[in-house]
Amino acid sequence: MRRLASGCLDADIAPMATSYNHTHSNRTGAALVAAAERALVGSGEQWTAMRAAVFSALTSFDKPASAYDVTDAVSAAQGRRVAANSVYRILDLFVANNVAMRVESANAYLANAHPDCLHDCIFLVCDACGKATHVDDDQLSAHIRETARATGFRPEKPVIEVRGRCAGCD
Amino acid sequence: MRRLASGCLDADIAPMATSYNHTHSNRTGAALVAAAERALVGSGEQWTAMRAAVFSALTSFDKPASAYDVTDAVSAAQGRRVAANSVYRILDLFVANNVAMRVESANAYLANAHPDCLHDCIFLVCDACGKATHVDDDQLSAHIRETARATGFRPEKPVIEVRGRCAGCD
DNA sequence: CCTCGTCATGAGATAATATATCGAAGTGCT
DNA sequence: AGCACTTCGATATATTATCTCATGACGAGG
Repeated sequence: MRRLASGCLDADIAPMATSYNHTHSNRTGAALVAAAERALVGSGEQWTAMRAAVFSALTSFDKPASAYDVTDAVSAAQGRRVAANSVYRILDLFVANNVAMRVESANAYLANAHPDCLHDCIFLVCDACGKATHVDDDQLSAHIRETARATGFRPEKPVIEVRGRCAGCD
Repeated sequence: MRRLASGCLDADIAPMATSYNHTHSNRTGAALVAAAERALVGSGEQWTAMRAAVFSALTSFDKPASAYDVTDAVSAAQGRRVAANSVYRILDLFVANNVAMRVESANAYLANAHPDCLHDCIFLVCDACGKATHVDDDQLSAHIRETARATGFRPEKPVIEVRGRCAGCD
């Protein structure tokens, strides 16, 4: 079982961190794919053509994409119809390895630009445009885990999402 | 638009409140139904036989129930097949009026024992037995809303759920 | 080289969750 | 009763997710 990262070091990009929060400069394109590949291979998983295609499709969206959106995108890119269940399998694998994240309240997936960096992440999901921004606040998530433990519950995976309106749609 | 309740007063049952958290004594059966009816009627909605049946079915589960679980329960109780879309409509109405709550990460619904009492609620969802416990922590939810606002986001409805193991299943 | 085991994917079906449309029936009001 | 409005049913369909079994790719060990 992997542990929560206490800090968030990034070999190639300097993070802007405060004591509780931080944001990352965004990786794009090739660097992002390379990071994902490293993360999967580092966990003993294969980086196959299909997985690369799914990840690449995922990064092509500017908002959380449903598994079927991804399926369509991969199908288009490959010039053949790929099976939804294959895409689901791969998305599940990505989520398990922190290469992608699932937005529960939207039944949708996002590529994770920082697979090496483990957080209980917070999504701000705009009900107007559908975009989601990803925020980390380790103090907040620690508080949530603590609140859960206080009732005798053993927290495994907090789901913290805020529905509302983003700055652009407000 | 209704506002968050600052306190949580309860005419017939004394709440056990701390400064930030509180739990409620549980209403059961008739008192619970009566509270739900009062809440809906108070919002100018009708309390029909069908709505009573759906609410009653909802309270018959000891864990969050899917819309189809509820449909089956209502169908059994009525001795006829009720349509899923009717149940969805009513569940949506209940959620909109705080008479029921939806657990997003489980695609399931729970009766709310305290419709008069508005919180950003937190669910601790057990991955083993499926039961969910409902916790309120107004300080925590205020923090989440504040974190969202700090990025220019206008929070409408936080979704705070923790997946893990409950005390009994740990 | 061959065979076996393992893993990844495909094919197809099906399950589970959710919504759309439209008409009939019920309810409240005058 | 007549009207406006809401609720519900019937039916279809859309969307999201999983199951099962077959096939193919690939390395380990003979």
